Amino acid sequence: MKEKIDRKLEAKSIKPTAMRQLILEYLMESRNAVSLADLEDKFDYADRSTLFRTLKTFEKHKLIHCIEDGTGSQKYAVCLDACEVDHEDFHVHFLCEKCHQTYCLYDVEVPAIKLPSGFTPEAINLIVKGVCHACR
Amino acid sequence: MKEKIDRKLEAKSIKPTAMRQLILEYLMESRNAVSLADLEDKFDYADRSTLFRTLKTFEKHKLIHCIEDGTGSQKYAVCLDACEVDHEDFHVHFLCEKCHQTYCLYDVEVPAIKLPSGFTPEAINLIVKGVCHACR
DNA sequence: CTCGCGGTGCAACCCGGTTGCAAAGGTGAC
DNA sequence: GTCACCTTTGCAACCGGGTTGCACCGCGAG
Repeated sequence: MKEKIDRKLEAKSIKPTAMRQLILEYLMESRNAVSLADLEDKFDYADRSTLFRTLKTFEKHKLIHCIEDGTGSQKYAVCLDACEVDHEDFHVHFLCEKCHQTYCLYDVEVPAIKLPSGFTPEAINLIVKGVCHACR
Repeated sequence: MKEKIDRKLEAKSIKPTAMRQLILEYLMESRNAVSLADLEDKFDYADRSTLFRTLKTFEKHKLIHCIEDGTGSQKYAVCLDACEVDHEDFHVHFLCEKCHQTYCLYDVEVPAIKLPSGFTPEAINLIVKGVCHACR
């Protein structure tokens, strides 16, 4: 596990500090998207700005992607290994309205949308809200 | 115009105060979704909380609907007259990344999404980002 | 050993959203 | 008319998430 984490960091040319290893481990273990508040909760001894900047570093190096699920707080999830090339996360996200967890549904593709003329699409953000398997 | 505004307010049982008339007029005139900051900008003599509460009142009475376009700030647009019954705004929204305007594409319907088992959908939020006709 | 640089912690700030409370204004009862 | 009452409005403050400036620390290069 440790080696896997270091390998991932190294692959994206991120210096593997202790904090970064811990945060990446947590991100990889959690099956849902993680918010800054989640990290603060988990790593209460670490500073918020450190966690924040770590996330930003990971994001810049395309190790994780940011999800805007409409709750106002941004969440992050590790990118699939396959998504090295085109980073765009063209998958659907699911927000559970009970537990407020955000899931990456990697298998669900975003359908093509036909826009009125004049609108040039560049990205699509599709969030399905409802109840997840754990909450029903 | 004035009568139209009063009629709309009355139809939703909202007492027509001067502020509300002005705000509704502005909402109806603007072809894009409006943020609280937009209102503050336009009505600089009015208090932020008044604008905020007016929006909330309109929203509660289903005169306008709220749009989470992923920018973190919520925007509002008047509902179509037809949307009296089921208030859900099942249309696509377009966010221009240049002028940061949010458009309601009432004609573009949200396609059905097939979810993995266990996920029960209740609402769908679909935002297309790109460049609008005015910015190209 | 010393210098320099990147990472971390601390503190403060910003901004959008939200709320408590008091003043103002309109409306109905008398 | 006037008083009481309720709603709307304005003011101020708060909150939470995101963000930044700056100082400190540790480590590797020279």
